[in-house]
Amino acid sequence: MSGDQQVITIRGEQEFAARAGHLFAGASSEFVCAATDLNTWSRRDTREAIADGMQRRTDGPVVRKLYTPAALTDEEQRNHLLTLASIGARVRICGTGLLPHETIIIDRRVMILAGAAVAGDREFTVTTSPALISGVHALIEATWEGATELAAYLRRDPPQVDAEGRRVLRALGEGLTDEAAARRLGLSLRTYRRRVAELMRLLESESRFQAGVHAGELGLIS
Amino acid sequence: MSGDQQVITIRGEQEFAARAGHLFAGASSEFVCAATDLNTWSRRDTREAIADGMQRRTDGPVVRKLYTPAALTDEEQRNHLLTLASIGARVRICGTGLLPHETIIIDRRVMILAGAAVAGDREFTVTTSPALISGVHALIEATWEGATELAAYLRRDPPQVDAEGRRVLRALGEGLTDEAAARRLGLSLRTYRRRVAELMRLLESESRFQAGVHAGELGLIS
DNA sequence: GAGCGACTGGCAGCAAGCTGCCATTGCTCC
DNA sequence: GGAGCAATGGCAGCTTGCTGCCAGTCGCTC
Repeated sequence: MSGDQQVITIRGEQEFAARAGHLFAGASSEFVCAATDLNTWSRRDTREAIADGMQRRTDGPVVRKLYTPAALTDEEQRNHLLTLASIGARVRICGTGLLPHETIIIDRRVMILAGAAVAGDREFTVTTSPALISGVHALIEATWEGATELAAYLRRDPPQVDAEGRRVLRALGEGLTDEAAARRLGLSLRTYRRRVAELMRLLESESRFQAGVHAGELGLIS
Repeated sequence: MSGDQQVITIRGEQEFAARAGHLFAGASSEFVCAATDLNTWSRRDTREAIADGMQRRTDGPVVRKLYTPAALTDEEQRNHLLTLASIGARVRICGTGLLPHETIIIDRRVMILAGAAVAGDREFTVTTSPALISGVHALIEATWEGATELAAYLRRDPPQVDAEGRRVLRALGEGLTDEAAARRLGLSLRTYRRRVAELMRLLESESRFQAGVHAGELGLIS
């Protein structure tokens, strides 16, 4: 059994920036970051300094950033993410509300975990243990796969579908013909088709197939 | 800055079982495990011993196991997972092919990472660092949310759609009319519609709407 | 080359979906 | 009660989607 000095803990953002800031600039092949939102950096200047460092490099590393929808509630954060995306970073939003406060992996060699704030100061954990890093990297990869591209996520505004609309969607999802569906819902054929047309407008779909895809994406079927 | 003895590395399964085996039996509230498949334990007896330890306890911890589809290719592994599920463990399959070789978190207090085999022996990394554990736990949580319950996963057989089929599905997903889609794909209207009919049979759908839902569910659109 | 089978595409006819128009109904508000 | 409005449903005519039938093409085998 061997206990190696592979995990170091840093208290406070200031000390972190001083001791570990160079790691960010040193990223050469990959910079992966997973967090709930952008509030990790209480001091905006730190954040901007880092962002500046990244965007200046055209031949820089692949930058991937994974956030939860919480990062989109704030106008400023949303714009910041869009800016990041526009300068080449890949930004995705994952459906779940939980993500570590902030996990950063640089070139698969260094991992930084930001903990919760304790008495004003946050704790940063820096590790170079390959086992830990590859494990966490794979987990982020898996979450990344299941997440949605920022642009796609923003495109879909959750259309509000009332109870009847859902019944119509369910009928459609079961593959019923309009006639059968209308009968089941106690509507005339004309009205049923009106409902379908409304839903298609709501789902911004040009065909029923597309509407099916969109409805499924939005979880309106089950 | 402080470097604490929070990560220890163990070489070899035997030593691992001797030194860390008690951790498994000690799980009281939660036992989370994420891995590509069950081949992590080369010695089946180790695996069975652990499984035995778990299943004897009716008031035991919540057991959650997350695997990739690779765990289902082998008949034996599939049965093992079904057994686990039948005795109360929650088993899910996540879509991606990547997952750390094996990550185990016990009661959110101890984390074990199994690394790759080196010269026959595998390396196990055990840590109790709260920052690392909460970070990884949240990542697993996120992946878990996006994964599918074992039973549901087994129910759906993935229909194999060739490249052209995908192009057709993409055209449908864009809301093109048959005429426009056929033109784009360089097919006659008749042939295009034949393709669509085949796909609908494949997707077991009675309407295009339903086909859209199913195609979306199976990730055949993007 | 003849025969075969798989694939393709045109045609035709039917079924399904879409929508404009209008009459009817039920409601509120004056 | 009557005007105004929204929702409904019937009708008609159109577009789109669906499929059986047949003829043509290509590649393969004998």
